Amino acid sequence: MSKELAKAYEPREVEDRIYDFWLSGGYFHAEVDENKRPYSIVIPPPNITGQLHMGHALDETLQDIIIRFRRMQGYSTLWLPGTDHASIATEAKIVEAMRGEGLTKEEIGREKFLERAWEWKKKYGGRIIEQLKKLGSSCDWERERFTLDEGCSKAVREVFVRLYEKGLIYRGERIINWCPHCRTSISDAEVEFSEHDGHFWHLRYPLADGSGYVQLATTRPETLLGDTAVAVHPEDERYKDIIGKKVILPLVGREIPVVADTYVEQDFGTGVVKITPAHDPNDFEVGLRHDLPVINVMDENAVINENGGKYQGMDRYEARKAIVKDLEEGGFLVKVEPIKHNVGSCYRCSTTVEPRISKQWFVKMKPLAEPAIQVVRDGKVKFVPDRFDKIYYNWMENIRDWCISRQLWWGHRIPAWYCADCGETIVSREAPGACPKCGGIHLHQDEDTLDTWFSSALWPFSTLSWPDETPELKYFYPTDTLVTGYDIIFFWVARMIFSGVEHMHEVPFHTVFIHGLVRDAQGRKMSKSLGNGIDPLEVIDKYGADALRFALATGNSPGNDMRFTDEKLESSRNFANKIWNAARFIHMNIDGHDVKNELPAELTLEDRWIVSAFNTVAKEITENLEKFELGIAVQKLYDFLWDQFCDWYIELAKTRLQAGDETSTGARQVLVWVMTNTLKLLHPFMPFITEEIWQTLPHTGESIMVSEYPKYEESHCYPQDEEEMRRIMEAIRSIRNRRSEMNVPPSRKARVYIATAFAETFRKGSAFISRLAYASEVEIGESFDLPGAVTVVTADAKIYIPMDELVDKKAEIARLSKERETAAKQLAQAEGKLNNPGFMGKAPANVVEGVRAQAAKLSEKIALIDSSIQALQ
RNA sequence: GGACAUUUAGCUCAGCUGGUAGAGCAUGCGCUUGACGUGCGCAGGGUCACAGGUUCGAGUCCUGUAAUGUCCACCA
Repeated sequence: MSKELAKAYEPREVEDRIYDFWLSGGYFHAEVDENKRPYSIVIPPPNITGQLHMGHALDETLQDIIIRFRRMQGYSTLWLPGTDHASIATEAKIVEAMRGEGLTKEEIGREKFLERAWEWKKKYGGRIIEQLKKLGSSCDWERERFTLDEGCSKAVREVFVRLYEKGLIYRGERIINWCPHCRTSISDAEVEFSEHDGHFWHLRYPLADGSGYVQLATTRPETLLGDTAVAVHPEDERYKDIIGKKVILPLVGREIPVVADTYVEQDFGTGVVKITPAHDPNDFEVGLRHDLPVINVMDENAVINENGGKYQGMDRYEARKAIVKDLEEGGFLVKVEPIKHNVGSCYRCSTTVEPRISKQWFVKMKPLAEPAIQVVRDGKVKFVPDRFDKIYYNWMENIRDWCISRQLWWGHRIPAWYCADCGETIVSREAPGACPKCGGIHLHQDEDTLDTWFSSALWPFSTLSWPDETPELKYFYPTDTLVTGYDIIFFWVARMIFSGVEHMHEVPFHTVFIHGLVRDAQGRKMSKSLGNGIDPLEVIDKYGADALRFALATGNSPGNDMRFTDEKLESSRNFANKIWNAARFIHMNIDGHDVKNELPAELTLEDRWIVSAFNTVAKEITENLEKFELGIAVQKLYDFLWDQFCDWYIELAKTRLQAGDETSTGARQVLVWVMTNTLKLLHPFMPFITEEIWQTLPHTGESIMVSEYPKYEESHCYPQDEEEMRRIMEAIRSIRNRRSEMNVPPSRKARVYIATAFAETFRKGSAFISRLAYASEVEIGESFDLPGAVTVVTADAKIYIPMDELVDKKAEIARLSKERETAAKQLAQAEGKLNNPGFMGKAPANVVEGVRAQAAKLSEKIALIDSSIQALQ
């Protein structure tokens, strides 16, 4: 880079080249290094079917910021990448693609289907990985994993067998959530509830002894086919004498009992409930308590089966219509009410879920949940922000057994075999040759696969080669931080915690850094159906990856959603350009000189000021990053670089640089030193531009990404100089302000007289006042007699600018009077405090001192203003 | 039904453990200032949702209210 280069930063010319440079340098690769402390993050593995969206971009950006920061701090950092096979989502896509060819998965069979799936993985699995690289993600690509690879599969089988042997995995007929479209069971977490308009059908069931009817209501009349009881509350006086009697199920004619169960609410509806154990989770429980028969009336397509009599073959909604019609004709329908009620649907395809009895595999959750709750209570796992603790506890404490079997082919096949000869179930890490019970060889493996989340739950250790005890596993586990959105706390985070505690006897990570959703400019969720999604790749192409990352980090507050706007992107792009131009300026001034990247022995006032300011910002940003306050860190970097360094220090330095004498050497060194160190602070956020510039400036080391993150240095604190610069800067600002008010262009220079008690300070600053406050000459003294000059009063000085012809005396007096008024108001406030015995007695000394100093300055200022007004009059 | 979050300048949001309200964008005025107009300088604009309370002092802590949003539960 040199001064001939483009005026504006061109990310497209830089990013791919820099990324290749990092890859070839091997900087992303992590090794076990006993001389360093480990720091590890496992990526939330994106689906192989996925395309990079803003949610990923945010998640990856946050992780990369953290991992780059820790790497520069000297940790041996591992960011372990990979992808998820996403059984249900991927299988759905493949099935859909096959439909285009007129094929179903049953037609081609399991083996051929899986061949297609692996081809799919080969074709698309790498796509999202390439997209992650565009963001600048510093993952250790040599350790990339896939949830269905050999190692992860081994871990899955190991866990399954262990849990089975411990009695924590069992198979049984239970009521589960069934998706008739995906034709598989899904877990409770995979059901989404939303409010629908429905109907409430009030029905009469005749008593078998002919003594009358019971009246009840239902939202799902078709389930009547599977009713095996009606229930009332045991203490309900209205129904005391029918408990134990029978009713005749309308249309079906079956006699079913009236049972008493406290599950029934007396004041809801009529206080009578129909019980369908096969198609309602609560009814299932009632059925268990009263030993009721379970009649499943629907098949896997939610079509009425052979138990449905004349309704067999109808789908559940057709059957509903037919049954309502028949009920009405039979005189069983009393009335129909409209009702709003919540209906569960499949989180993948949105089809209404059908609760259905089915034989499935389950994980017994209570014994796993308890220790998983404890590790959070003990602070071994911390949520950031910590309010997510509650959500986690609430879920874990009320958790039900986890249905883990899926009627899908793409996934980890359940390692259970059934003996055709004796019926034995064999759960084993490897396919058994013969039945251990009867010696039979007619074994058949369970057809089902495991919930995708079963394998993701093991991700923090399965990716580190567990169950093998490798040095990597020992060194990098537990991982340090997990970065993810609040939307998958239940699906993933909670399950990783209990899995880690159970199998590793150690939490999977110490911190869970939760972020929110990226919303569009109107605050709406980005979604395919709304078409309001913003493609991160297009953004990168237009603005650059650094601008995208910076925009995503700006205003980021843990756990909160954020809006993504073009303004934010433009502002970030402009910031990158600002950095670029600061670098260009430095080059214009150092090229051709031999400039060392170190602070000179002799520092000037402004040097000490910027060094001190840098020192403060380095300290604060490190603290912010350690506390995951990335948005705050971004803000401080932006302010420091733009406002302090560019708008002030560079402008101040020009005085020496343009003098061209030996004093300019010091300025060059300070410019280079502050700039390169600021680039380091900024590098985790904007990796590309910082590397590109850092390489062209004097530096030691191969890459900024493996340089040392700046640390707070006691020796770089110059509070005295900061105070002096503050005085000078205030004077400059005040003069500019006055000139601007009077519309004096910068080209119109004027003499400036400064009457001050800090003559020494202002003497040091007089060149700056000339340059930045457009003074032709600066005179400093104790007082001046310049009636009629424009007067500017700061806390430390009274400044005269003789521009008589520009002064409107009346306006000037009015302005000064107004200024006096506000000063007097502030003074009164301060004095109020000082006269308040409560304040004086209880406020800390430094606060009291501050107020006292302020009061003194104010009364001085008022005196100065008064004398100015007098002079004008 | 329960829980949580948000409410601060026209817009988007900062404001950590309480000490006289900030930024970006937008607006207005001025500027060919030898890095940058994707820029520079200056300005205007806020009873910090509302009502109480704690405190010498509250945007910040406590209680309640309202609006908005999210999650959990699922009474058929």
